[in-house]
Amino acid sequence: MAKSVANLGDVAAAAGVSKSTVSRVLNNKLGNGFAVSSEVRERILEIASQLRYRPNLMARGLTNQRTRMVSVLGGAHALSDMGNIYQTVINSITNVLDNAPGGFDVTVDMSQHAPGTSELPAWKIDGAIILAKCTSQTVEEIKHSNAPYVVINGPADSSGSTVTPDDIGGMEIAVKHLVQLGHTRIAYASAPLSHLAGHSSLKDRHDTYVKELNLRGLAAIKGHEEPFTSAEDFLKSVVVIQKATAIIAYGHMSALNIMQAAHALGIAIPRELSLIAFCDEHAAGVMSPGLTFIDLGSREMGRIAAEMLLEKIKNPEQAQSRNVKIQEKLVFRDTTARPCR
Amino acid sequence: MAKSVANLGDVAAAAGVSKSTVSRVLNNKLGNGFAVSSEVRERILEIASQLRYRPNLMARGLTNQRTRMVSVLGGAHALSDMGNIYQTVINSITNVLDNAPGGFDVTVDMSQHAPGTSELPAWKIDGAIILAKCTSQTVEEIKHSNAPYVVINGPADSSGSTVTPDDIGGMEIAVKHLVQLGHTRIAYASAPLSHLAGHSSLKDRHDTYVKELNLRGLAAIKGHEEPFTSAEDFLKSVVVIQKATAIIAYGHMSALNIMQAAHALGIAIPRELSLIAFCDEHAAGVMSPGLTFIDLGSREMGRIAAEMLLEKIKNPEQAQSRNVKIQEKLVFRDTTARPCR
DNA sequence: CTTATCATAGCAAACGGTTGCTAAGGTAAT
DNA sequence: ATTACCTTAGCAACCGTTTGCTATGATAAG
Repeated sequence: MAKSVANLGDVAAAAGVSKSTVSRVLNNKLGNGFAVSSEVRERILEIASQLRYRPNLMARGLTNQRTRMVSVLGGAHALSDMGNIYQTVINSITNVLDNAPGGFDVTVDMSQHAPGTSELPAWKIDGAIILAKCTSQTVEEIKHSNAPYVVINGPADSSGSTVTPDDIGGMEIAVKHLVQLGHTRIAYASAPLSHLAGHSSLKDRHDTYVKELNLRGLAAIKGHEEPFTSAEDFLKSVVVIQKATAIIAYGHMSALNIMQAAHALGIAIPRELSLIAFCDEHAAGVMSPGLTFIDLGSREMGRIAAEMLLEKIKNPEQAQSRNVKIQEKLVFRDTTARPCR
Repeated sequence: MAKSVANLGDVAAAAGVSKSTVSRVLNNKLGNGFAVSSEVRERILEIASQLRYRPNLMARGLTNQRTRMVSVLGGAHALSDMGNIYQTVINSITNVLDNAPGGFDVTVDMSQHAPGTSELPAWKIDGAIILAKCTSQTVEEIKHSNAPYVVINGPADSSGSTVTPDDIGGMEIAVKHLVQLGHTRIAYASAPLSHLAGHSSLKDRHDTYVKELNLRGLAAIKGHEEPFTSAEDFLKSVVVIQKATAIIAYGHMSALNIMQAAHALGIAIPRELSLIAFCDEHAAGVMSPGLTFIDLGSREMGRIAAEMLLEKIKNPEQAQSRNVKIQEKLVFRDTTARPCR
């Protein structure tokens, strides 16, 4: 058998002291009736690094019941549409947690779990951040394991906090922007089928679109009620036939498709058609011409979720669950303009 | 304090048997001088699920020295350019490992580690898959921890296996494709600065581009030796001034930028300019017109890496380290065509 | 009736750390 | 010389499982 890994006992033996002394030195657990001579201390440190000692966290976790392990559930969402907000969210979460005092180990669960099986890692975790949604079974399991959790862009019951973008406010801003530019025929390109089916953002954005147009006495353009399929067909119906001058797209993928189809059909953006979509700067950044978009604030969502989780981990008793709404913001760039006469 | 989690002892007490009996029943460790009456067995199973018993894997790992935990290192790469191959790779890895007998817990490490700190999770892992690269320090640590590892698209020493796309072969195919179409003025758009600086794919693709053109007596188009910055400037220099009729792009992001810049400059693709890029179907799928690309085989890379790792985990002594090259393939779609006169 | 065998189940050690408590030796104060 | 206290460090229990070995009673075989 190859060389095996050094453990506390090995270090202790090599240094000629007891395991407890090594443990206390390495963890700097002085005081409280304990002290070491600096000579012994140096020796232990020296030998430990020489032996490449790394504490076995399983053993450690066994006694102190904490793993410093935080799990991001639902990371598979980040691998679906390219450039979706979960990539930014994960980035942001790890940023915060990496720099948190104490040092957490952030692991992202990328598995697409078979229905019925547990989504929770088999490991004991100190906390979880859930992306978009997980089964109610999983929520039950997390609650039962006593780990605090935060849901990003999805629902939770009273035991968990949530961070959600304000899709209603975002759509209001989008409509207002287009109306102020002078548009009266505004279409909505919804999400493709199966895209997080049943997610609140689908309903919120759609319903608000209808409501805001109504409020202003404008007619909704037909097509908003169906899932988005062919961009070319959509443009033919909405722009060519129904004479829409602006489109609000559910997400950046719809927007990308629409831009490409518009190009193919010879529809100039933004001269003949204004386009605006819900996404974040990461996705919008690669579109050309520069996409006018409703920024979902994904970076902020990740940051706030991570901070709320840290708070809950720090004092599990006090920290309350909160439901935070992230305000969506208009980023006005090159795909929206006044309608041409 | 809230309800705490049930452990083996709780189950044993509730069932009126000993811990060892519960353990053996739950793990189906019958035989070998042990058996239970089906009555006791049923009771234990019943109570365990009632109490929502989940074995504490730290305790378990402590005794049997295996964690069934596999770590993907360098997941942060997947969050850089949208649509990069590592997203597909991770997807593919988790797919294989999820369905592996025994059930592994795949965790993806998304942290961007400060230089000098360990990239290895503090946890004892059964194996690791490294994306693109990690510090030599990390490799040392993995080796020293006795865990098998596989590097995808990066170097390893004799202790680790590698899975690498054959960039030289890929570039040969790309050049050959364009030449066969009739192109003689073929440009190369390299990677933007800092994009995995020093990675072998940079050198391999570039050098092979030069070599293949030389071989055919064709002149390289100026611009191939510099990092890619502005697509518009690049097109002006390469297409407008140097009269290139085809471009081979290092990656899908360069290609996307070029397509957009071409559109802005009124250069028709593929009529006036053929474009081909290195990427995978995931990224190419969203481009329009359909991008002709050199498929890096990211799905296969992930699959093979995961399978090789499983093999090494299963029998650590026998399984040898291997270096597998993945053949790159041409996918001929709508952005390449014969040059116009 | 004794002995072997089988079915059933528990004891206790081990895994690698952490930590409350105790112990040994030295020094200072009384 | 006794007491008190500080410094330095070790003992041993404990965390929750797994597992080799042992124990008990019953049944079958001789």
